Amino acid sequence: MSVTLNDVARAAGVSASTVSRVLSDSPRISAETKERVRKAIKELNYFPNSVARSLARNSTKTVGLILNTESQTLTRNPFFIQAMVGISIYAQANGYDVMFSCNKNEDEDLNTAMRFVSSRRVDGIILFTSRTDDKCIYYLKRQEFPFSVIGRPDDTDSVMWVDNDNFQATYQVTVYLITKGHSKISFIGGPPGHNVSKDRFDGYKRAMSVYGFSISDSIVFSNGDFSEEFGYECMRTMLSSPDFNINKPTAIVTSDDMQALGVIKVLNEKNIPDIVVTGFNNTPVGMYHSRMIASVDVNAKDLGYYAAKLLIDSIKGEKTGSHYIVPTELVKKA
Amino acid sequence: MSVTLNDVARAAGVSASTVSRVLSDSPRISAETKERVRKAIKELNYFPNSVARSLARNSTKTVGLILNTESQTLTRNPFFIQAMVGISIYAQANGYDVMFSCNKNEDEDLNTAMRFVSSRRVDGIILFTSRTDDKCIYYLKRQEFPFSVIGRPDDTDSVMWVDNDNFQATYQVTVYLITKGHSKISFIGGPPGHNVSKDRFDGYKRAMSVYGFSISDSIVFSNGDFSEEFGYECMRTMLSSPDFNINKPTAIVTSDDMQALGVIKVLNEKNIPDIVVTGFNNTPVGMYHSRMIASVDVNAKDLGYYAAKLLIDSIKGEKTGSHYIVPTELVKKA
DNA sequence: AATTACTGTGCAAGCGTTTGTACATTTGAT
DNA sequence: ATCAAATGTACAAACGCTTGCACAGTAATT
Repeated sequence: MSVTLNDVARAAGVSASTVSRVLSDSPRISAETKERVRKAIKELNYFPNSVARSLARNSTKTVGLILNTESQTLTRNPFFIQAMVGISIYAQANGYDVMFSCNKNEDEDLNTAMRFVSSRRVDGIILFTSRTDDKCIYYLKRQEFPFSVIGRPDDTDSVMWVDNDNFQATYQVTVYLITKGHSKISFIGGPPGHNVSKDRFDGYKRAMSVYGFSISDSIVFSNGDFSEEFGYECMRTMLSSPDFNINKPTAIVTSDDMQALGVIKVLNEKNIPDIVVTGFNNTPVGMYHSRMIASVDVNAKDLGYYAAKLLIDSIKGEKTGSHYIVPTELVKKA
Repeated sequence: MSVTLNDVARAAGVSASTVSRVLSDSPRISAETKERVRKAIKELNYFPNSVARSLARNSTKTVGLILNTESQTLTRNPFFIQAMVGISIYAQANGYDVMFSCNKNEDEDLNTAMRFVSSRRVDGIILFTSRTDDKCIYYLKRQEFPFSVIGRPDDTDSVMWVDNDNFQATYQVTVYLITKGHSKISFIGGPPGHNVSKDRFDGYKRAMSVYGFSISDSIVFSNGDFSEEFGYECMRTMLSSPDFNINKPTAIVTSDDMQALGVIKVLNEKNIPDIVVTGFNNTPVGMYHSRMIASVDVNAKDLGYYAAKLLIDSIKGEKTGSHYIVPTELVKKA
């Protein structure tokens, strides 16, 4: 059907192995032969069959991405698609393709990982997760299969990973609010069991403590998720608290722009003017609300890019490091 | 290194071909033999090597996705990732994997398509585009390579595609506004050269004409893009028009929630209260603004799902149709 | 009892590459 | 002139699977 190595070999009057070596630019082939073979390749419009190549080389030149649709955040938060773009860019520049799979829960994540590994469908895997006790990480480590993680894993030593410095991000946000004169600052965190949640919480607590401000439990919500619903719910809870007037915050540090929008919705509904909010991810819409005075841009594309770089470099045998910290940027409203 | 068909064959005391036939559940193998072979497969924890399988079958069981990062819409509009989820779901349910590639412009799109086709890396391609005169479509048609398109192509007959009824979507939105008492209605459209833009524009024009309202050119913007910047710009242009007071709209039909946000930004800045806006894509944030009174949900996940279905079914030889129209849903603000 | 028709399994040839090794041929040194 | 080394190419065996065909063995038909 389509043109193969042998067709080229015949056309150029050499053997298949010679053509193969021309393709890999082997020094053992003379300049004239290379010339002749390349001409034949052009003329016949030959492209190597990647499947046959993968079989012979025992490498698919493909990385697999395991995504999770359990929470709505995959489709609502631009974080993921941005990271995917970053991954694709590094992969493509290095001759790799990217495969993805959307899974409904952790067990399906694991199944996909096992399928990828067992059927040798990919050379490495990128995980979009940082659960504590992540089953996929555990499995991949046991299999000694190459992988990298977006999000800091439990064991930061034996795993390649990229992440923001989430501690420093909320620390910085909180300090920013403090320098703006706020002292009653509320915090809304992310899902429990994720390191990102812990770090962001810790950064907030640290800033408050460094500046000598106390934190009242009634305005801190450390176990939720990144949804706007959770933001909404937290704000309503705060309002309905009996000691709200005593503890009323003037600013709220949230862990996601969606959360922040949920908070803002309540504030608008209840006509409460004097509370400002900060978010994460610097989504285009977040900054449209005048209450949202800052958002942390996590540079998702870079996170993806470096996750791909760690993985692919390591597959290639060019160990370039075991993790990257991608700087966040505090985007303040003009 | 890892366990192969031959290992299983040896363990079960049969030949490799028998094991292969057991895997495909061939009727030519007796029940007892199947039993024995399956036991060996379990015991050895054997998984078929997908690359070898692809080579022998001449099919990769993979579909390729060509994405374009030229405009920011890929990362800003949840449309794409939602469609990708839909694709992944149908693919996975049918034993296919999905590969994606992010490209910077139309030529890169084409390069990727050519690479996918020539190297036999995928069995089919899904295009996220509906440019008029699309180079990829032209190429894939000439190659007679299986593909489907999300977005209506020029030639609706010889190409498999899925799309919303964009004409009816804006028609419905416009009629909705009319029934709410609006008659001066402005329109902001999408990028030129895309069928989606034309259809949405036509739907708007039709509704206006059916209800006997005239359209003044100064409040219609049919050549732009889906960005919030463009929405912002259009609204400013309208405001600075000398005859704004005559033509001042009371409602604006936009082609994207981002555009709508751009419009709203201007309206808020200029403190213009009496103009409402409609959008597209029903993004979570869009509906937070009280001016945004409706948005068209395009059901992106279904678009992806059916694009994958068309493609994969056709690859399998089960021709199920040549296109799908996925219904939109007009989401009105409570 | 001999022929025919199944049934279940194995053999071996692919699928299109890569790569270790062998084999000519040329070159340079003796 | 002879031999060793260097150079350029071809051969053939992988890689792990699928599948057409052949071939036993058994069952059914005359």
